[in-house]
Amino acid sequence: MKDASAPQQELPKLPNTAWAVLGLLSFPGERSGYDLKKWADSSLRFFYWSPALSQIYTELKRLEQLGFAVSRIASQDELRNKRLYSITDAGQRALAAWARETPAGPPVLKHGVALRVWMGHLSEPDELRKTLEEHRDWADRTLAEVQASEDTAHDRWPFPALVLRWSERYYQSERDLAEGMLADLDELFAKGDVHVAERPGGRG
Amino acid sequence: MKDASAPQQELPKLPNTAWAVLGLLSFPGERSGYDLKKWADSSLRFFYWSPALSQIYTELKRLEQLGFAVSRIASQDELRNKRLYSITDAGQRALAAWARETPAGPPVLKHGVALRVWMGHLSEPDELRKTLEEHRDWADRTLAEVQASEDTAHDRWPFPALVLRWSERYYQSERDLAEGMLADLDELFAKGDVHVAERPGGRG
DNA sequence: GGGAGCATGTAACGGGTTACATGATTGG
DNA sequence: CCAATCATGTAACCCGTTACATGCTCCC
Repeated sequence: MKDASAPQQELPKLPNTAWAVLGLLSFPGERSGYDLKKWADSSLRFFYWSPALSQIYTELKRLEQLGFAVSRIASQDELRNKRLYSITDAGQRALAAWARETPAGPPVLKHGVALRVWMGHLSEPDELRKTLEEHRDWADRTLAEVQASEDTAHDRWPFPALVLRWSERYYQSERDLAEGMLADLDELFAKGDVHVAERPGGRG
Repeated sequence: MKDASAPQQELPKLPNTAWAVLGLLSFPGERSGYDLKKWADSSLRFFYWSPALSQIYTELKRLEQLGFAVSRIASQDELRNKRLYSITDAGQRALAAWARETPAGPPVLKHGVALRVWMGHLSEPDELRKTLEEHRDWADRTLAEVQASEDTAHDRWPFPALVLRWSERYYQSERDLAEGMLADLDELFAKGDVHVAERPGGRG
């Protein structure tokens, strides 16, 4: 016989993006795909990433097919149809089950700048320093963007606000780390014992 | 007429992985695909990521076809063929040109733990705390792995060593950030004003 | 007039993963 | 004897991107 107290079973295997999109929808209100993209750009992208618009639309459709979301058309005219999505109870339950049952796993980092320094023997010292300085400046700018984001309306929900605070510290740290690497680089160059394997174009 | 002082033009559009693999090869010595995987696991993975073995083999073949690498078979017997790769001059030049001409771009971060906290309203406080504590412990373990890696032979090249030092600080920071988020979470819960949108299974 | 923002969608492509296939050697 | 490590490779699959297609409204 079936046990009524153990109902939730169907956790379809979906890409993380699908759950992230459903997560955006899990906050009160109706949103269009376009809205979600803007929100992702001003929030998710700082610690996760912002999916392409085309993928958001794709996921939204899939979510609706699964019964995790519903949409209605809110259009003044027929040509310009704006579709607003909202989460369903089933969607809310599935998302909660996913959060409960799927371990978050370690963060994925692809740090192109670090990779460049790792292969530092391929670049000229000045080039390397420039790359790092630009990265430090990028971290500064991103930090400013995070702070700007904290002032916007939808990021005042307690948990998103908390993660934005975390992001602030993260980019501050990213900046400091860049400075640290810069200092280490200078030290390395000062010692003069760096073997530049193959200077591009240079023969001797 | 052709200008002999501007020879390097053919920078084929390759995925970053290809350049990363070529980068591994740009250090003196011959290596098998298997060797490269081990090295990536103990080094690259801390700040970039470690491609699957199958992909390393694929890239290695592509690199050889392009003339950026050469291989020779070093086998005792016929069944067990071990193929050792090394970089060519053309490969060295192409890699240097790539490093010179392709901007590194911002780092890519996909922080699943932060995403979970962002959707904190879907989880019970204890679950959330547990996720964060595990993440902090993971950062500790990874830090220890970085330190262990610093003792191994191939990571004594100056630039790789420098990046490992950077990684050390990075994971130290990751740990601190986790602690900070934990503290913020506790504060949030203490205030008691957290609206848990839909507690799984809970109706009231 | 034109560019930016709003708004939705399809199609092609490929990067990278997991699963599978194979088999030797070494050490507990 | 079995697990782990060494060692290479193919095939299926799909996630996610870019490019493309369309057309509105608002503002300079």
